Amino acid sequence: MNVTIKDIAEKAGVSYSTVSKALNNSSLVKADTKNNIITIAKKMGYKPNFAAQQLASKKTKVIGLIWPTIERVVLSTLVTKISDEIHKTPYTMILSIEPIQKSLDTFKKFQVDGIILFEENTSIELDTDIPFLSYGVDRRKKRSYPMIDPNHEKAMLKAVKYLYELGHKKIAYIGDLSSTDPMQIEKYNGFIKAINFYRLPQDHTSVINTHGLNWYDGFDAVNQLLGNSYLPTAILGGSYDISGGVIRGLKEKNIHIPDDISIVSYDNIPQMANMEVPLTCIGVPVDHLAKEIVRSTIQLIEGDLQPHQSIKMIPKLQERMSCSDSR
Amino acid sequence: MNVTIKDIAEKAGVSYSTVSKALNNSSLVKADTKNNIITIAKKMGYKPNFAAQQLASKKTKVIGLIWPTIERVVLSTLVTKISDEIHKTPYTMILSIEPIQKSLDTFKKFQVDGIILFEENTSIELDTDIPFLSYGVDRRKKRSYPMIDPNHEKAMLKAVKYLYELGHKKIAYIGDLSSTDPMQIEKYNGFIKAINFYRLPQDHTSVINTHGLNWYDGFDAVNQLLGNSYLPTAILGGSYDISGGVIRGLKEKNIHIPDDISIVSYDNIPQMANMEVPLTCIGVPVDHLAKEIVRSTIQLIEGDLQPHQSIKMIPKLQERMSCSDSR
DNA sequence: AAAATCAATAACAACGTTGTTATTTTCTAT
DNA sequence: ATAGAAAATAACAACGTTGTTATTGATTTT
Repeated sequence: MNVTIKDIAEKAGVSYSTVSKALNNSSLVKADTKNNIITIAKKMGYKPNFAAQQLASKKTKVIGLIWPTIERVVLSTLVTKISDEIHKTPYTMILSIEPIQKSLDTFKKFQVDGIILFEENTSIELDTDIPFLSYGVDRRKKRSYPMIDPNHEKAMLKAVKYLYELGHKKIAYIGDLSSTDPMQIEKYNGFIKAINFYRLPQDHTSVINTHGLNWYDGFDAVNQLLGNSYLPTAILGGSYDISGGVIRGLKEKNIHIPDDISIVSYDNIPQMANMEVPLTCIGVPVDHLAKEIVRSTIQLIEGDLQPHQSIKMIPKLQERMSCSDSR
Repeated sequence: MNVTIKDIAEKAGVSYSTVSKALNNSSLVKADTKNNIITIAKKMGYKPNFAAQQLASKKTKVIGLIWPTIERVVLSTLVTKISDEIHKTPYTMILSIEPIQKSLDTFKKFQVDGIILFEENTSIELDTDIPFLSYGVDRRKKRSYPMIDPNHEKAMLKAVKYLYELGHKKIAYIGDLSSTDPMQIEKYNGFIKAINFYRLPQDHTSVINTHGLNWYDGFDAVNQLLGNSYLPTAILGGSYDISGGVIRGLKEKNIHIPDDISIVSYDNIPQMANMEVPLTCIGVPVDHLAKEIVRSTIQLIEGDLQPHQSIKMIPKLQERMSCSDSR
């Protein structure tokens, strides 16, 4: 049987309520006794009974993360970072990979204090009174929950600006336009807006639809791109994996980066530095994203964040060696 | 506030202990009253308080899955299937992606009834009295926990047998030999054993080390393979992703499957059917694997499985259109 | 030196279940 | 009809905490 506060109380010669207070560092108990109790507790290997705490306090210090589409890997780096980040706080994270409604049931059962939702397609209204926060594209409908938005539009603007200022006029976008995933749509829209903003000639702007976010989708896209009558001087890749395929495809055709063509990729993750060609990339650094998501969730739980508040993150361009001056 | 059994008791005009029994379908309460109570409970939207149940019964009906390396995607299909499978039972699954020791702490806190461990490298002794089961290569050291082993050796034997009987004598293995992952090592060992078993000439047997399990590792491997003085008539791909890269690499070189070369891939997952060339594959079907893992875990929890018992699964060859007769 | 104040600790009632024991009701056999 | 057994229900003590209220003992105030 496990050690309980009553066992500690006996050993310390105090009442168990005093032990409870001592272990919760209450100011109601004298420093001496407090230390004594804590020492004894440690010595006895005391581990609080979570169920009992939960029953008495109605709090769990647990955050649930709903990630219904685990097989879509793009987000695994972010999820891992969020997990790390949460475990720096007094909170614990549990992950559910079931469909949203089922995940919700699970988390209701566990009485988690807060929920992070990786919303893929629908912007459902979650039927729950557990505070929750969503990561995704803020479509600014009337919402009753906060969102963290990686601000794809701004990202694309910065990327195009960067290329534009290097003198590039013929820029291609390679990304997935076929999906209903708001993130992908938003990237594309952002690209088009940026092209217009910098008054780049439409007929020199090509867009390749990869119909997917995988490595080989990017690879295939290169062939399509080369089928066109002219070559762009720069490519904007829609995701880490797509860009990976693209650089491999270019290598296959003996097109050299950055001498023959420049490339910027969406997704600001450290892995970008370890690619065959370390890629200049754009996007909110994944660490920032994770930190902000966790910070906001905890704020939300603790009542310091308005539920309708929504945060657009600031994308950063991380320069590497994949772009050259085109003038 | 939530509905409790006391609320139901009041409404039904019985004592709350009767309600508890009724809701647990005890034979100690008359069918009439039972039905009445259940109806009322439903009407009132009763949801049992998990913490209270846990505190009183010491059981959670929760299974924890430890998957420390989420970013290695090979297993995500299996994890998803396991989740589905568990949710067909009265159990719930939660997933932890932290390092093993931290995951264990979390699961101890939650008092899960059982743990499934996706062991990657080390075969650690988990310091816990929670029953747990491991998925991986059974090295048959003295173990105190059961293992589910996908039996790579047998799989490779079956794959080579299949190719051998089609008349293939020159078979190449393309897989990751650089990692310390026992699964990869076991695949390679199995391949070599099979080659010896069928007395295939060593000097016609090539092995390409991909140094990784990704799509592009397989792609690269094709170039290496073609660098060799001769071409094999059949390839055994070490994983889904590797094989994906291989078939793309072959296509690039205008080598046709199955006319010019045959290919069998490890990993028996449904996705194999949707590849550019639907691949004949070998391995324990992922559904079987998931079912068995869940079945065994629950058996273990409920005391019907000996802790040292270990299960070698039966790999199946799934024939598709990627191999041709070579005689 | 008695009264009032304060600090420290103890006592105890929650929290919402389960499971055991005690009591009441209903049925059976005479 | 009535004792005795069986079935149905009620009562109540756990489970291990937290948080509120009560008690004690020491310190200050008058």
